[in-house]
Amino acid sequence: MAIRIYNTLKREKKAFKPVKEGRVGIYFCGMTVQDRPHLGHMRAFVVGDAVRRFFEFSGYEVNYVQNFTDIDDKIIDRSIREGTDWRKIGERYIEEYFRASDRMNLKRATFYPRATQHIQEIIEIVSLLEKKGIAYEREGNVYFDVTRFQGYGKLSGKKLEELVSGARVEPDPLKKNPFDFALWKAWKEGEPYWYSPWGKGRPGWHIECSAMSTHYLGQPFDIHGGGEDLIFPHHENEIAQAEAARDKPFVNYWLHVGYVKLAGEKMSKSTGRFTAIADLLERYDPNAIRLYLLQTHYRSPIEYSEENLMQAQRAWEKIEVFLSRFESAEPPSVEPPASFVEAMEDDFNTPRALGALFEGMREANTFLDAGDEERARSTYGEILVMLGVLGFKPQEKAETAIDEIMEILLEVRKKLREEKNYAVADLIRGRLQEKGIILEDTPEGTRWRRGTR
RNA sequence: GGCGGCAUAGCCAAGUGGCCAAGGCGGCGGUUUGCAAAACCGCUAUUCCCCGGUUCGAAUCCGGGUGCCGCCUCCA
Repeated sequence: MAIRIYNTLKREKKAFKPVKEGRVGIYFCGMTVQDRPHLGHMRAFVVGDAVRRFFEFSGYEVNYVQNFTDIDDKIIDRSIREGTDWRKIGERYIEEYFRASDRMNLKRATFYPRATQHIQEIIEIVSLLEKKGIAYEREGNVYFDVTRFQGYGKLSGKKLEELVSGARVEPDPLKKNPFDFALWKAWKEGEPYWYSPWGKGRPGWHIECSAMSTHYLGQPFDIHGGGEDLIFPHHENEIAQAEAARDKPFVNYWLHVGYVKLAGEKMSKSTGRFTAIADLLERYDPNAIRLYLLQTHYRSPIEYSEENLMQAQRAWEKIEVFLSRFESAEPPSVEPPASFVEAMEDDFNTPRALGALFEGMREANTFLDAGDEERARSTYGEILVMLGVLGFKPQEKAETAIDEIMEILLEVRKKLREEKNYAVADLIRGRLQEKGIILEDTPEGTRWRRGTR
């Protein structure tokens, strides 16, 4: 069976066909680096990561491109407000992004292009649009004439007339039509600039993605992803720019990730209502956060709440406990169960895939309890593959002083238990639990782990 | 005002015409244990927001209603 993807443009789920057999080009809209990365960003990127890993698992060679838009109005605003160089603002949040990305075990993209490093490609596509009479220059600004692109609105399902009637945009006297958007913005005192055929200036918002995605992946390319909030105007405008400039389709599959909501409303940078991923990582295991994000299908909204995160944290601990039972076992090379693969092939249905994973755990435990080590190990191998495809990475236990101390403590406690001094043995266990260390007495001896209970 | 989405157990969440409505968290009972923990077994939605309709049969399709959310402005 083939991978089926829901395409926002067609509003249907369809079997994936790559532009080039055996390869897939994915452009995932990254951040405009004007503020800290939050849980909403992370949701989109975790989904992108799982999609990418599943393609790789399915035998595709994946070219994964994720941009940083490092020049725009908000970055300039912030730079002026803080009195910091605009480049430093971008660097700050890009660094924070990579720290979070690594802790979340997001596989590194093939390329991380930045708008400011592709000014040349941007100028080329704007020039092309101007030559064709689709873009026009006004006082050093270049605008895209939306009436010159037939398909305008096809992604977001909007019609130009409807947009105009419900317009909330400030009428700009330089624009022919209020929905024309800036491809190039003329320089203003105190702002960064690059030289262009239209004088000093800088790129508008949407153009960098049209320029960079096709630069790295060709046109058309396979999959363009991002948060749902990018559908309009960002992705709509990307389509207009790329297709009008080159008279060929831009993207074959549009994949959009649902919102993370905060107290019933959308989490958003612009309102300041967001939960920074770095703050969350201080309180939760990155795998628990990933589990929390993947237990809902990517197109449905997720409600942010500490309780839901706690549930995911517990579920993740269940997985860790499971893995610790097999620590010494050499995992065999196996295929994951069909139910898992089918779930993922069906528009990346990670909740169903996780169902298969948990069922596998139960089976493996049952085999192990029954003494059927061979089947237990084989099922354990399947679990490892599934965890890997979904991008989970159990924390490696670093050998530290605490291990040595625990060893001594467990030895002493063993003596106490042999002497049936349960009161003191239980005291040790109870006090350790208060500090987040759980003891488990098994017939083979006592294990310890970090956990909430 | 225009367009779109969602409503499934205490909580999270799959399921889009037909075996007992996946799975996770929580709870209850049991096996096991010195007691716990972990693990396993059983129970925890006779019913899928409400009202009609189509059908032999619907959570799933159609019509109406209610509630919540999103986009139309910067946003993953």
